[in-house]
Amino acid sequence: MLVIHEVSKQTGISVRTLRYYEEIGLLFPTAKTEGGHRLYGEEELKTLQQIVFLKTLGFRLKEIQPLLNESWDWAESLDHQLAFVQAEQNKLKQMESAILGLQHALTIEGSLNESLIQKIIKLSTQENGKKQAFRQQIFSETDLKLIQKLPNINRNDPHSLEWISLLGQLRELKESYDAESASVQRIIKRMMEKAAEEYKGNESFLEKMWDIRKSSSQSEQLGLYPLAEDFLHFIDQAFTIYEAKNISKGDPQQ
Amino acid sequence: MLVIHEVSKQTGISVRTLRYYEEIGLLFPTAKTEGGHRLYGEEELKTLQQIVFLKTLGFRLKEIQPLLNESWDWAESLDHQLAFVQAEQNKLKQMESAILGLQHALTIEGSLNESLIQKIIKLSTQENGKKQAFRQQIFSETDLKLIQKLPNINRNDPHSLEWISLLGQLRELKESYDAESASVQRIIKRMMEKAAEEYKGNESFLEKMWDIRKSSSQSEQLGLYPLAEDFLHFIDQAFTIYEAKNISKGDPQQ
DNA sequence: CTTGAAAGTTACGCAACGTCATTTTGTACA
DNA sequence: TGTACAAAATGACGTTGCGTAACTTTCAAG
Repeated sequence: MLVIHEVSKQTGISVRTLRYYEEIGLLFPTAKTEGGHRLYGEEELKTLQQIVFLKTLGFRLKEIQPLLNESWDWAESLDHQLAFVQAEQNKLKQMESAILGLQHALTIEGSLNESLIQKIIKLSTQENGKKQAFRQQIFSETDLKLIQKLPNINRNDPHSLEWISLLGQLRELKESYDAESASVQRIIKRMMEKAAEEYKGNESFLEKMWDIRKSSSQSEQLGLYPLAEDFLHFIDQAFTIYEAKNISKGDPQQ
Repeated sequence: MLVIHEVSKQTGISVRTLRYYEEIGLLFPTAKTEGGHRLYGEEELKTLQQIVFLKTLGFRLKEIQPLLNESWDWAESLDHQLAFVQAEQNKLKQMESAILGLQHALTIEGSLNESLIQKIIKLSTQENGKKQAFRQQIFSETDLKLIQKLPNINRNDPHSLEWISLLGQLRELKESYDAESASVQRIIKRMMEKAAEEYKGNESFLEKMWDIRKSSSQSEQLGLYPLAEDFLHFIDQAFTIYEAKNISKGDPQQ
């Protein structure tokens, strides 16, 4: 027979919790002294372990109560609990990607003003149905697969991260440099290389995407992160300059 | 100016919630009528949207309060929240695998008695340190990789599932049939085929594992699901019979 | 001016304890 | 046997984000 403090030390369960479990009828002490001190036996310790274990499965105390009872439909409880836990995981995944989205938007924009938050809210509350319809209307099946691999502000994969950081750097440079400056052109070069690598053999898809990118209304329908008009213009300008130089260098005969 | 019911309809937020947000100082109505009825303007609707959005990121109301304030360290809040959300996901993943473990134990054993629960508790509360030490002591590096791919009661992959279901069927058959019966031998055959497929070229590893399996103390140290001694004996017997038949058939000259 | 709908204000309930504050009990030692 | 001190007991409030009564007051239409 152990006194409550001993049980607490052995199991790591707080004294308060043990008293609470008695209060809600989940675990009664084996006996009490005349003065009312609780005493716990071996059997109760086992039950306590079961309770703790079932809590690690995410069951609530009220659900644990019947489970302790011999002869209960464990199968159903477990199915139910599994479904619950998986649903919670999905919620958390959504939260995670939304947080990543905000963080990356912050990287791209440099600071977070109110209108940006409104933009993100709009993005995230957009119904999926509409996006789907728009996609299927504009793109071929092979294109649809490529869309899945586009860099996405809600993700954390290396490709997305690099695009995001490149955009962030461009936005910084735009403050002090022109589109033809060496710093800007270095970023553009990296972007071109990256695009060429990732979409080798799908150049037409790339062009189509860039056209959509430049139209903010179309971008919105696709659910792309909304870049400011002037920023897009800046990038387009820089691209044009880059290509002009590149053609004259790479193809000097013409 | 919208009256509270209108706001509720437009946003989906309950009237109670709007009043609660005022109560905790999160969102005040733009104005009130003489009689005390709340009136909300455009600005407040936007703020409300922000609140709702931030809730979808998993922030608590008290954390949202400062975020609504212009000029706040969003970056830190987001980092913190992301870490929190990821930690929660890990907890849920652990719950999920523990639940799967119980479900599969149920499949193998047919019913869940008290001692089984105790076994599972023991399994799940085993410290990882000890397992690691035991593994490294017994197995080579290449073996250690193979161990990761062993069927595991806490997982849900097709291989684990088939092994579990085969064991469950064997346990059922054991009630009414002998080790040499055709039904039992069919299961054993499937097990042999499966093992041969999955561990082709690693037969020595397979044998080592089966030896460990047959010793309940060693199995325990490795963290394998504890099968009853007599059940293991039954399986071993069935294996022996299978192999005897197989050798005489497959190699008739000897 | 009446009336019915909608708004308002308390206030309790939930989950699982943590954290005081205050009172008793148990036990070791003089 | 008295005392003192640790440990136990009880009671009650706090936490989070509302849902849900119960009861009263305001508003707008007729």
